[in-house]
Amino acid sequence: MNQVHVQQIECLLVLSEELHFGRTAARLGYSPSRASQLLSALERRVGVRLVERTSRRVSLTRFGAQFVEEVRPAYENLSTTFLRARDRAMRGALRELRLGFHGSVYEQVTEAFRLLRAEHEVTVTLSEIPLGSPFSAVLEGRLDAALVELPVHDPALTVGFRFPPQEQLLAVGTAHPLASREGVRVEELAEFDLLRPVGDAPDYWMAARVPPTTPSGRPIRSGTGINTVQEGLALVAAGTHAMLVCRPMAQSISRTDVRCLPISEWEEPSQLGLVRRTADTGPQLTALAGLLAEVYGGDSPCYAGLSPAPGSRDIA
Amino acid sequence: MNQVHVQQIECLLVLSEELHFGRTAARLGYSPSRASQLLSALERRVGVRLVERTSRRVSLTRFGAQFVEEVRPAYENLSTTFLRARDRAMRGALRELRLGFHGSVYEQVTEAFRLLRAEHEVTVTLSEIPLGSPFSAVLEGRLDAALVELPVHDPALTVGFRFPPQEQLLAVGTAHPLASREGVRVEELAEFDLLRPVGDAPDYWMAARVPPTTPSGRPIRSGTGINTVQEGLALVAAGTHAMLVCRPMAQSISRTDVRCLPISEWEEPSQLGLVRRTADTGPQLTALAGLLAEVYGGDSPCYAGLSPAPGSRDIA
DNA sequence: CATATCGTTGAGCCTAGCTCAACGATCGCT
DNA sequence: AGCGATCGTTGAGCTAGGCTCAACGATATG
Repeated sequence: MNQVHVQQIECLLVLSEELHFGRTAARLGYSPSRASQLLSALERRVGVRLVERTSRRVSLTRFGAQFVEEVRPAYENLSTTFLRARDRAMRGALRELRLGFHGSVYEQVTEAFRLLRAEHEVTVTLSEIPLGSPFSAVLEGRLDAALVELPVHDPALTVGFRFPPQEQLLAVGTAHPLASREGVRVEELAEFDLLRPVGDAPDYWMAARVPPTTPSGRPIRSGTGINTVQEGLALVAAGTHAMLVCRPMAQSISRTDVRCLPISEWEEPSQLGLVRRTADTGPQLTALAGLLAEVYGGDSPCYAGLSPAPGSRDIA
Repeated sequence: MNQVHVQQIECLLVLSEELHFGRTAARLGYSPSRASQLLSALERRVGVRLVERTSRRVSLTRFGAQFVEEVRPAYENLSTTFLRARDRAMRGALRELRLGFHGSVYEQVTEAFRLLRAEHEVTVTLSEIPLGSPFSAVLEGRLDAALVELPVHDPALTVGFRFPPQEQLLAVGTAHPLASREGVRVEELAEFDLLRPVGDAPDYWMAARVPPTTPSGRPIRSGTGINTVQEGLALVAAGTHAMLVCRPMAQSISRTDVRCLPISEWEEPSQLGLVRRTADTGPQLTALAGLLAEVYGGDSPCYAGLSPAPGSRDIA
């Protein structure tokens, strides 16, 4: 009763363009009398005459013109908002995509987010997830996808995009026995205690983060657990711990008390992936995967993706 | 059918706050079943579930939350726009006030406009009106009021505010015989040709602009008509014409080829007024009159209003 | 397991949305 | 000046949608 009647407003807006009740009614799909009734009802509710009409000429009142001027943008705003939402609903799309990540988000990825926002009207919210629980937030529905290390062997989860594989380095503190070396052989890993993510990740994933043995079978110790990369780096810098990190991560470390050494004779790169629920077939994640492929140059993931700046501080 | 249903949106917005169909219905003033029907109708129209509900718990769907986030501001915008307009309509107020003026608008007046906008949500549009037709635009309804010289003797017109009366000066060009003088006696006016506004102003108004005779009865010539003050000043500067101007006007003249002389032995000040239609009893003009009175210091119009800067160039 | 709360559904009433036909006002034409 | 055409309005009347009520099913609490 006392609320805004969209129909009446529509009628007024069309009438303000047509200045003719017959055409207005035709455009809106009902009889001229209805247009007349709608408008007089609106005028009754507003309290003043909005349209001056004789049987020959229709014109807006001074107040009516100002009213139209005010109401039109507000109406169109609501209307398009509604239609846009309905459109998204029909496409099964969401306006906001919740993504999780480990450590840091690379520039190519934020570029893809920017494109996604521009081309698909999707905004991305980011939240860091515990290093040792890469999948639970996605599985529980708190996130739509996670940018985490592969592999994933879970029928409920699917990898939407595979990032270029990256060499793994060994991060050690400047006080560490290895700190003065230029590199380390993979068999030497058995002599140190590697930091290990803690969380509810499946065993195969944990084993991929910190191998239980060297290629020749010597056991690798990993007594200390960490929850985040920064936590790990703090331990590395402070004591005698060592930690495996991928090359882009090593490049992004800006502390002077940590060095990253290449590991020779080891061919097990780490690879990030965009992990989503298999059941979630929304188009935005597909779009994001496509944009990531685009950003990483061609749609075939390759090693060339993250070109490391020559002479950067990753090996010294 | 295919349009936005405000009722449904209202229901969703309230429900998103209450998360309870019973309370929602109570707040909106209908039965719980109606709330349920409205919401399912909205969901049918949008195409997806907006609210997840069991008989014990009501919560917004992910999409529903985003939808609410988008729609609420749009709805509130339309709603308040409508209510504001209705409020103005009931007060008989207009959002825009069309004013006319002669020559220039003084700072005190624009200050009053600023206050009017801030306190009464009324914007002012200004347009200059021909010097000789001060009333016709108002009488014809093209303007709401005019800031023009008094007097007005027309039952259809009313003076909403009287500005402080101002001394009149004689503007002459630097080549004029009087240019080297410090002042002029009123009887000397009979010796020159005064510029005269042309337009449809009533005779009594024209006579007040350019008196037909000096106080002692000697006729004053006024052969040349002008449409605007600037036109008059151009003629004054170029030739041997003279023109009567009020003190604030003289102060605002920035040309070096025109001088303004005080007229001794003459006590006929010019006075500006805010002239409106008597039939137009809208509150904004009353408000404007009040603000003008305020700006001009107290509500009793007095001569002290426009304090001329000492040593300003009005008399040389 | 009993009970209370709460959202949904379907039947039914009633208002409003809408159309149709008749009317009155205005303008152009002769 | 009179005629006809155009156009907005009004009131009668039909129908669909708005709304309520009562019954039902599901869920949490004791």
